[in-house]
Amino acid sequence: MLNGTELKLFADAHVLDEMTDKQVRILLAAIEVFAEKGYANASTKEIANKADVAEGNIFSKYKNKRGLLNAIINPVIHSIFPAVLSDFNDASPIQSNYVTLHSFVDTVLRDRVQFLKENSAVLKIFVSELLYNNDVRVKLMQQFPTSYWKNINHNLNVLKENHLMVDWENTEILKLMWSVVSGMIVGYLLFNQPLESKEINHCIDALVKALSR
Amino acid sequence: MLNGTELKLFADAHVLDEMTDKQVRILLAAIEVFAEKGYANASTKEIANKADVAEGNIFSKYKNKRGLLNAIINPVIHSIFPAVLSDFNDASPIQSNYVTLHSFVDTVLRDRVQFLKENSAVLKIFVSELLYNNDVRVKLMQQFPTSYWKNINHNLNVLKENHLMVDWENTEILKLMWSVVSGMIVGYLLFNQPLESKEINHCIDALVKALSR
DNA sequence: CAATTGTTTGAGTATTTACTCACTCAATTA
DNA sequence: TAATTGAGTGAGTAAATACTCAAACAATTG
Repeated sequence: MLNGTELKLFADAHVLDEMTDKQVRILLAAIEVFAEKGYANASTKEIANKADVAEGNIFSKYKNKRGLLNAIINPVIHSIFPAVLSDFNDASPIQSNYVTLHSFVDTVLRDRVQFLKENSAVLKIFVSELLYNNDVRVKLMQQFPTSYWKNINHNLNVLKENHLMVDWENTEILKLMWSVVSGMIVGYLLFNQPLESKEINHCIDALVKALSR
Repeated sequence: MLNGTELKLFADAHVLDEMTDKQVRILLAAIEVFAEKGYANASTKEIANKADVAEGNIFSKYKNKRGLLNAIINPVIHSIFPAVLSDFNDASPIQSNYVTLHSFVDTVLRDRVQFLKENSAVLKIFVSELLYNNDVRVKLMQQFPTSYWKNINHNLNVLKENHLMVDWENTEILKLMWSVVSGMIVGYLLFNQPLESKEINHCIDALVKALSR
């Protein structure tokens, strides 16, 4: 049930460092149960059972049930915005000044579709929390500009200056791109619609046309 | 807190017929509390308090807490897909054969943005349920083709035949439109971003360009 | 081995919560 | 007025659940 690559997110965030076997199992079981029934309907007892661990062990690592949830959500907040955009900076083979609209859209879209597909369980937990937890929303908003804003801002501005792109606010452009990615992922995850490369290509073409000047 | 027009959805679905004052108050209070803290974290006691009603009264109208939830969600399932599309059928002043891509996108987008804005509380409850309740997803999928599929299918086919639109599957086209609407609504409802007509116009233009041939 | 440190256990507890049911009250009808 | 009906009440109950804590256990160190 749980996507195998899902652990990578936590390994990268060094969440697993100095964790015992049982503690890692608790984390994985929590992801699985939270994603299946939702945080509020998931009992710590069920998580402990699935992890093959005593219930009390959960609370020796985490202050409470919410602490366990935060351990799952925090890495998502810090990686939901694409790090791949650094590929467009000066050190990269693709020079930012010469980036085309198509290569920009193509890179970002594929990268995020891949990321969301690979982390679907934690994503579901995250989205659910986003709906009702204002703290998570605020944290996400704070993460947005610090993570990649300068870089992406620069790229968009260059494209606009070269008249290769519509003259919208950058936030509008990014929101449209996020919408398209989200739409595909929702269809895939919730409605079992296949995520074929044909559709991804269609969406990339659509976005390029939509954002072209 | 609760959008005043929200009741219209239930009046239209004749949910309120033969309901007493107190029962209507229960429904409204439930919408408010469910939307604020989520179904699982909402206690029937709090709903009863907010409705200024004895707790037991909830269970004389509804079999259980989930029955109350269903009474809220069902009307959404039956109205989430745009009824406005009947404006495009033969009886309408806008003849379906002469509809332009722009008028199509414009009408559908504005109508759904309006609908979602006006029903934001129930929408939130509905989306949350969509995440974890497969029954609701199935019901929604069943509703999709029966409600307006023929009509919209015809319109899209005509546009495609006249080479006014890309030759994608109709489901792809509609998914893209839904994605754009959803993105705007999410920004508006969760992140307090204003929903200015400038942005709506941008999105309409973007979609028209994206879907043009 | 002895001592120490940190991990794991799981029975026990306090609290919350959905739901019941015997009853009251108000309105309508005979 | 008396009888009937159905909405409304709210104290009470059984079950679920997050969290505690004292004890057991394992691993490492002196």
